[in-house]
Amino acid sequence: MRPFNHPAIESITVEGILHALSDPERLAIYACLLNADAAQACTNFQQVNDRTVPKSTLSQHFRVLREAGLIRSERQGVEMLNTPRRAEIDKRFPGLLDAVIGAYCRQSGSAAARSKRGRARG
Amino acid sequence: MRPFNHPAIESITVEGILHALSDPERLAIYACLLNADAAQACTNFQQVNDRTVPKSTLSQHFRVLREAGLIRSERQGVEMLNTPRRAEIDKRFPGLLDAVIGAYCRQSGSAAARSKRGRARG
DNA sequence: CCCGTGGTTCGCAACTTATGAACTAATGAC
DNA sequence: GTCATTAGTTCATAAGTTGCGAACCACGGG
Repeated sequence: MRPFNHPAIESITVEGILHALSDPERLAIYACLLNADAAQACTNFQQVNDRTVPKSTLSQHFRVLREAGLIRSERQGVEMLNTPRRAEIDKRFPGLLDAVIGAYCRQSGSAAARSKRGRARG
Repeated sequence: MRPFNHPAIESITVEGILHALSDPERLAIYACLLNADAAQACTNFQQVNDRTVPKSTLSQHFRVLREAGLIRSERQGVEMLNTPRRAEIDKRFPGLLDAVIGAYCRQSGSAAARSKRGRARG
């Protein structure tokens, strides 16, 4: 099954990217991947948004990200290492990833702030 | 049924926006709405991406856009007039709409160019 | 070889989406 | 007022997608 087929850069679509990132877990995972400075194995995401994600589900999430062209996955020993295809996508759709991730950070940043204030008050 | 409930700006989510715009027809419709300089009725979109969209489907598309917070719909006489909630969204998620629509234009621009070249050659 | 770890695939239940048919709402003609 | 027309919503259901446990596959080590 292995050598995954990653889509060629020119067949990556905006709709595909938006769909892949419209799932809260995938968006959280991708934000994390973009933020990381090394490739990440799936295992590192068994916990997402305070929820334990079953591994079959995680595997699907990575498949969707891969097929949307958002990441590149390579087996390294027993693990699957995932890296965002950032430079390629930035070239094809300049500013798209920045804007999406920026919006996501804004949103989750303010949510975190709200619940922090809530705890402090309560 | 009418006075639609549009979500408050602070309850609009990135995921919701991405989901709404991850459908090719909705993305095309929304790009058009942003581009128009007046509110548009649903009827103006019975033809999208070279396909005739059934009106029940169109109605759903507009509902999804509305519930994602992307548009505001108001009945004007016999029509429903739709306007993008651009300023509000730009404030909450600066650059997001620009990036998405920019990417969409890039993509459909180059697709159009390709098929034009194709016709010219053939 | 077998075992453990990390992922994928299968199969099915639960959910979502698309769309024709039936309905509602506003407007205009009479 | 009624009737017709136009614009859009809702309902029902068929088709498609997603989530996830169970079973499976692949690599590395003993």
